[in-house]
Amino acid sequence: MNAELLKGHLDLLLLAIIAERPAHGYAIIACLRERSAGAFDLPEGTVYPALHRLERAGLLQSRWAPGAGRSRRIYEITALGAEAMQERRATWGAFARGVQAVLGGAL
Amino acid sequence: MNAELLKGHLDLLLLAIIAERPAHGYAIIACLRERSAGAFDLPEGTVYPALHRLERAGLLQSRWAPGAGRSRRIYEITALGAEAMQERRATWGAFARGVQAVLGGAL
DNA sequence: TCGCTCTACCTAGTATTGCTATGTATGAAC
DNA sequence: GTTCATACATAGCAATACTAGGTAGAGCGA
Repeated sequence: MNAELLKGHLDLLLLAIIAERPAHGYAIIACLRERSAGAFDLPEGTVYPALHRLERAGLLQSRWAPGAGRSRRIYEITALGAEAMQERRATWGAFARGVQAVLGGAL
Repeated sequence: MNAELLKGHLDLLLLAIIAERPAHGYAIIACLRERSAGAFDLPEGTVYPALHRLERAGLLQSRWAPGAGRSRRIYEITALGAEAMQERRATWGAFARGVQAVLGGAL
């Protein structure tokens, strides 16, 4: 999967996963890989900065939790984040319909 | 429509439109706006550089044609471009399915 | 014990790419 | 003769995903 394709859409994916259930970064990466059947196999350098960005924006909040090995940072969605996710879902729908409309016309 | 969403997907849209029928930049912009029902109302500073990039990459070729007013630069797709378009269509499909799979799991 | 692997986190720097702003040019309309 | 629509172009900006590298704990096999 090309690098640029994801731009602007990553936030929605992260918000959607975390909205369903609070999770830590590594688990989110695994979840994305599994759900997309390998299509989204994102490097850590992509996901961690994005999570930090979303937290700074107030869409997520995090807490540290001790784990079996190293401590984990658990992210959960905020009220603001839930709102933003709904907006981004709608935007994704409009975007995908737009692309289909352009491609469909070119069949 | 947010700026970043389009990243990486613009090439496919341009290739698809030009593959259907050779066209000049301004007409492509109008076509995108119409087909997407206003969702893709792209500024010229987005489209022209993208067309130049695609031509440099050998996916498009252009010729100047005199028009009613100012001369137009007509782009058409190359064999390489047609191949690239098929690939990018498939990639778009995989991407869209991937997003749906992630979002669907979070319903 | 040493190295390897898996989990788990982090960040500096890079590259790509779409957008803003601005400029040029033609012709029609008012 | 100014404005508008058509039509092209580019320099600089901003956003963001990725590369590459680092830290750290725990288990496993030679």
